[in-house]
Amino acid sequence: MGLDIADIVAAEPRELADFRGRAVAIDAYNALYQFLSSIRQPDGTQLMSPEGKVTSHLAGLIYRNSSLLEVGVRPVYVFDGKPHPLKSSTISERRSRREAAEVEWREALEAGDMEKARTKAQQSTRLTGDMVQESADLLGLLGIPCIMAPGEGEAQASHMAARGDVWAAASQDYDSILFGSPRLIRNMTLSGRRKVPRRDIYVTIRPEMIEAERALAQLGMTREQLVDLGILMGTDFNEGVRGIGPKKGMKLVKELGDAKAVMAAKGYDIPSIDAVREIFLKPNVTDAYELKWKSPDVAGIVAFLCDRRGFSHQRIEATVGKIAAAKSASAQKSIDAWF
DNA sequence: CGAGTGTA
DNA sequence: TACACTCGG
Repeated sequence: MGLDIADIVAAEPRELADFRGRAVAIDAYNALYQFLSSIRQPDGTQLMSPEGKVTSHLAGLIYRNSSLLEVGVRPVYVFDGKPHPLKSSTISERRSRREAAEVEWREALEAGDMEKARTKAQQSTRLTGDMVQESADLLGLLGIPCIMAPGEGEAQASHMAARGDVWAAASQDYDSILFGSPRLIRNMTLSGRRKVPRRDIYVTIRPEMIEAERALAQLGMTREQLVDLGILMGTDFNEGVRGIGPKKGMKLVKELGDAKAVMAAKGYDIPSIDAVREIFLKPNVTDAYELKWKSPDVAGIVAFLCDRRGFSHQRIEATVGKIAAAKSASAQKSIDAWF
């Protein structure tokens, strides 16, 4: 999923506190998928309310945003709008992979292979319209602004960062750099050790930042050339050339100047190249949004999460209490009058 | 994923 | 205090 250029761009390690006072546009679908896929029991079952509704995304959102607000980060969530027609084959491929994974999940469970069951369960992760709606509802109760993008959420988040309305875009995918965000934050979470699946080792996950200008200078490429590299490697909107990865693709684009020259020289054919270039370089975005953070609606959060979804009163009250405490602390320190 | 707890 | 591990819904 998304462009994988981790091997060729350097990401700088950061701590969450480095982003204190910054507004950050978070790719909502990316975050929700991450919660839905990873907040699971060892056999792969998601957290659920007594009525059987999945709650993993809500658990992820409340705890993640509590730590963001506590350190003074101002999150904005940007949801995907209408997918581009060129994305349809990616979308149907993802659906069939999810369906296959769901079958393999059941099989692994029957075989008693819990490791495999969990992995397959994670690959079967689905994000429903209902989950999106209640995520937006919870963010509203937290006083966090939500924006509906006309097209790709990542494009809209990048546009807001490019305009300076937010300081950075946050996503696990690198596409924000292609969409023109000056900064990309990955792993926007408190640093912590996590067990790597299948292996008996732990790694420390910490936030990292990619600065577009620095990354492009380091690569010796323009943004247009990076978009062309993405197109050669394959994006959500085109298939890419077999055998072209970040290393070989970068070498060719730099030698020959752009993807069309590479295609001509090597006899590659990517019919949609002009349309895909336009998706990244002239993205479908809007300026019609308002960023306004409000105090959390404590009673509303408790009513929703505890009374309607079975969350523990004790946990939720403690979590929301931390947000309120951080709010008054930041007001005292005059970091910013953003509530 | 992130909070909380047990252990040294 | 530091970190491994379990539980949450």
